[in-house]
Amino acid sequence: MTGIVVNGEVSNMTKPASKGKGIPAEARIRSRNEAKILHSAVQLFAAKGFDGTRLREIAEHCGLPRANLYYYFSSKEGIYTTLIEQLLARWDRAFEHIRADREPSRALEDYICAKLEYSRTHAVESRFFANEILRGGKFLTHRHRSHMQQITEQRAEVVRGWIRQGKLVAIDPYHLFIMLWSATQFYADYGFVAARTLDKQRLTRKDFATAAETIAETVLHGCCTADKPASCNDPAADSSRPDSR
Amino acid sequence: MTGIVVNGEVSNMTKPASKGKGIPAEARIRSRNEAKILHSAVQLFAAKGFDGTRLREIAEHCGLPRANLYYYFSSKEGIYTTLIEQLLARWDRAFEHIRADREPSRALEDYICAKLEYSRTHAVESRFFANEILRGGKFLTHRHRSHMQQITEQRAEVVRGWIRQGKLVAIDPYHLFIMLWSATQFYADYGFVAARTLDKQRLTRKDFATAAETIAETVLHGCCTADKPASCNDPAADSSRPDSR
DNA sequence: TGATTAGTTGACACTAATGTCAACTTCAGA
DNA sequence: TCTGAAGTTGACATTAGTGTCAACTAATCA
Repeated sequence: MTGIVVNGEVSNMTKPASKGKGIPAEARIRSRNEAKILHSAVQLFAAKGFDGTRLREIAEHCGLPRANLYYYFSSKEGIYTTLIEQLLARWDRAFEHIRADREPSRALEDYICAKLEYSRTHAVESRFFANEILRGGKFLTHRHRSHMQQITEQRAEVVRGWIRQGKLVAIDPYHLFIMLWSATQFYADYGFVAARTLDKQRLTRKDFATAAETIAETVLHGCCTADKPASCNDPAADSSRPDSR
Repeated sequence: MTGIVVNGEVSNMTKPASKGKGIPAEARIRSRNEAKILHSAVQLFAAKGFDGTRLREIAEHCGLPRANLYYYFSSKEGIYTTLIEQLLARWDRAFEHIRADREPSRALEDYICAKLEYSRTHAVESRFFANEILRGGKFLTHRHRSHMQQITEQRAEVVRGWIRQGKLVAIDPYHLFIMLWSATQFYADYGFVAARTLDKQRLTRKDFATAAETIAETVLHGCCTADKPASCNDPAADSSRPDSR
């Protein structure tokens, strides 16, 4: 599931939308169908990229006639950019565990667990993003790019603070983020390879738990000056832990 | 550069090929043009995937008329599978540093450096492979898959040996490989994101050196029981170090 | 119930993709 | 320089892609 689908499409059609009429409390046809389309689209874009995906395939996948897609979205690009918007809105969440007021070992561990949980439950969205990156981020606007950069910079400063306090060994924050990001991302993007490596058809919940343990133990022991972390499944962690879903 | 291009195409055309004639020592037209085509193809496939790449684009990119491509390859799929073959032939090399007779810290460090060097110099091939994986490895045969698995298994056994000898902490070899693989792979596949993260247009040689240092220090300190590793650029390493090119 | 808006859909125009072919040029050896 | 093989290429057939449109049905409200 793509979750709550925001109506992000900036349509070029003439639609009064709010003409004073009462909104029928019942499931709006528009939002239901837009969600259907986006849900099908993200899966196909994730596997075959923008150029490789046919509108006919999306239509077949979600059981609507192809022409109907043009009623809801102005073009293939319209569908794609709507998905990009949705995805980028979530970019921040990945980093929300990295806060100055937390112990680095706990914060990094929670980050790893949350990111892995996202890889497990949102593998499709993750692959969609990977595909966009592989093609050089052609659909990412300047706004998207600077947003990503700004968030990263904020969190890098938190890491630098930890280092100044002697809580973390001197490490390049950006390369640390890349290491954590890539390790957790891998289980979604390369899920196929990961499963083959582990000699399985599909990755199980347990595989993700082992992954979390391995990454956390290695990275945290490798760069934290304090004690070892607890397990991700240990509810006795510090402070508030935002839900990854 | 794609390097040495093997004539891997199993063509369905009638071509005697070796009819007793002496092979003209001079640059063979066939191999030159096949190389041209493959070199252009890998770049386009890397960016847009199999379905997203048009044969016309490949033809334009390498300056040959489209019809000429069909003289050298039976189809688009023929070009693609030739590239897959070439790539998989190199799969083994990534692991050649992981040998039982080496110290794990040295071996893992060399692996990291070699893999990053590959990401730096062969980013296109790396992205081509990533694209294939994202689409679920549709073009990987059973032979490819079991080959990958077999090589991985061999090297996992080496890691288990190191753990038995107390040279490495108890760690899941597969997840260790995934961690190393993903961190190094990232700089090729997500080069765009990595560059943005580091606030640059393109990754420099120095960025790769810092990446190597960060990954090596973190991972090796995190899982090796012995001392810290030397730098990748330090020529005073142990034994033979196969060239990554 | 009748008018208005929202949503559906087959058909169409247009462009472009793949793969084939036959006629052509170039090359290599006798 | 002649000949057969290798290599080149414009044109073609076929299929499929995107986006538009007008006519249709369903929903909503006065």
